[in-house]
Amino acid sequence: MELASLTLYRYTKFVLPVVSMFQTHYHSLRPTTTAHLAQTMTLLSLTADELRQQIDSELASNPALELVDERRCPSCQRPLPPRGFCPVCSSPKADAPDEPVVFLSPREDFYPSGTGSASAEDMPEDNFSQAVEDLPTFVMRQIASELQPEDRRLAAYLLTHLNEDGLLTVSLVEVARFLHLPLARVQAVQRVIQRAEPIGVGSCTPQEALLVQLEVLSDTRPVPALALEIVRDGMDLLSRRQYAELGRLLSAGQRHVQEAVRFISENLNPYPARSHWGDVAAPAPSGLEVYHHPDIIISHIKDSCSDRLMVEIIMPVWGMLRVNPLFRKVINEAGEETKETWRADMDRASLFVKCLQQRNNTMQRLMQRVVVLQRDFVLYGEKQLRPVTRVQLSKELDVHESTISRAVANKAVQLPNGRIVPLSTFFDRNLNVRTVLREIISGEKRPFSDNELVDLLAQRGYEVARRTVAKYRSMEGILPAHLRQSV
DNA sequence: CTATGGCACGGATT
DNA sequence: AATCCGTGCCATAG
Repeated sequence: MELASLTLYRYTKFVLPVVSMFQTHYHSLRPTTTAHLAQTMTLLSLTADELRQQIDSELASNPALELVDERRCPSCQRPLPPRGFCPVCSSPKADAPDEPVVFLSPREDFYPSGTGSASAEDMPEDNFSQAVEDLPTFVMRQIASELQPEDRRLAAYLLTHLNEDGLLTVSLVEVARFLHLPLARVQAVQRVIQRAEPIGVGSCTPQEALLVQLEVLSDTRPVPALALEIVRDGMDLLSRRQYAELGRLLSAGQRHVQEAVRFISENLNPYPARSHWGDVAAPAPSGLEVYHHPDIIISHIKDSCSDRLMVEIIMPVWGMLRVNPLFRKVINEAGEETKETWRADMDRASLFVKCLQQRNNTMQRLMQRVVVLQRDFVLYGEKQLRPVTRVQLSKELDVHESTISRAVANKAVQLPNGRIVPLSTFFDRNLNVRTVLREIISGEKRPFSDNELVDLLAQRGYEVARRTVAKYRSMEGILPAHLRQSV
């Protein structure tokens, strides 16, 4: 299957460490407490994607481990609904109206499952997977019906070569040559892809993505003609925010340029796959700061007028893992030889289950506390972020600080507004100051120098040095005052 | 002379 | 122990 190559790519990334870890584990037959601790730590630091790999290899390599198609509430043992939380244990507690409901949410569609039926049609049609399925699948599902069957292969090929921003990593010419198809056909399919949500996905460059978005947008509402010209002819000036230059190039007045730029940054997105829009000048350090799948989803409880939050910790499997009870029975009937290895398998299985539970427990407690502390941030945005350190939290939860660090690292959270941010954002000590800084600058009448910005920030209660303002500015990709135009 | 970025130091965080 | 962060000092550009 075409999508399998994407999967394969991800697998290769983790296969090595996983394998070597198992070998070390195999030799320490007796699971001491340190082994327990070590594996819990390892599991804790894994993202949902990686956890899936880990579980898959455990299941494959250990016959004593079994995945049952049934879920029970860990605290009251009642059966759980296929998706969702325990209605008894997790229901709103009267004494804590602000506390979120935290629970594990299973996901079977994380990857196209083993046998590889990855076609878009048999993805389950529910709202949950809408929000969390990966980008290629999401796009494929929209366009499958518009394409000739023989073009779907081509589309799938293109979709597996998107980067984190939703742009193509291969040139159309290469694709045509590789698949032995006429270039025109590749272009036609690309055109279909670009028109799917997120609009502009599958373009080769940010510029192309913007052009497509402009075109689509112009069907439904008027688009400033100047915006089109800016994107088409003045892209590099635009990304450097050299608006004066732009005006000269297109012989247009400053006012019109401002207007068009404003339109562009409000309505277009040069990186279609990014969940946040605007901010044309973001230098896009092409890092790992953009995630496809969140590991945690925070949302409002649906159909509820209360403002309680729901926190889902993604478990990339259905059902639950346990030691196969049959295995226990048969073990005594086995010969001396096999008995030994089976015993080892069983120990490993129960250790794994225990570690997994502990991991999930820690994640739940962590998120519970974090969402309470950063409730305003979750609901009202970055300005409301409170400076919280991991150390502080580790004391509250009574775990070692490194536990928190591992749990926080490399995880992505989807906020109620749809944005996906790293979990470490919740521990960002100066994001709120940077947000205020951004606000001041975007609302400025005349470019403020860094020194003036120091005063303005101080007025709002943020005491920082001049040098620090400069740092924040560059972090936000904002040019120095003399290169900035008033907006 | 002013505004800003590079470098490096010390303290906090991980 | 390693890394991150805020800051001061200094060189450079305009």
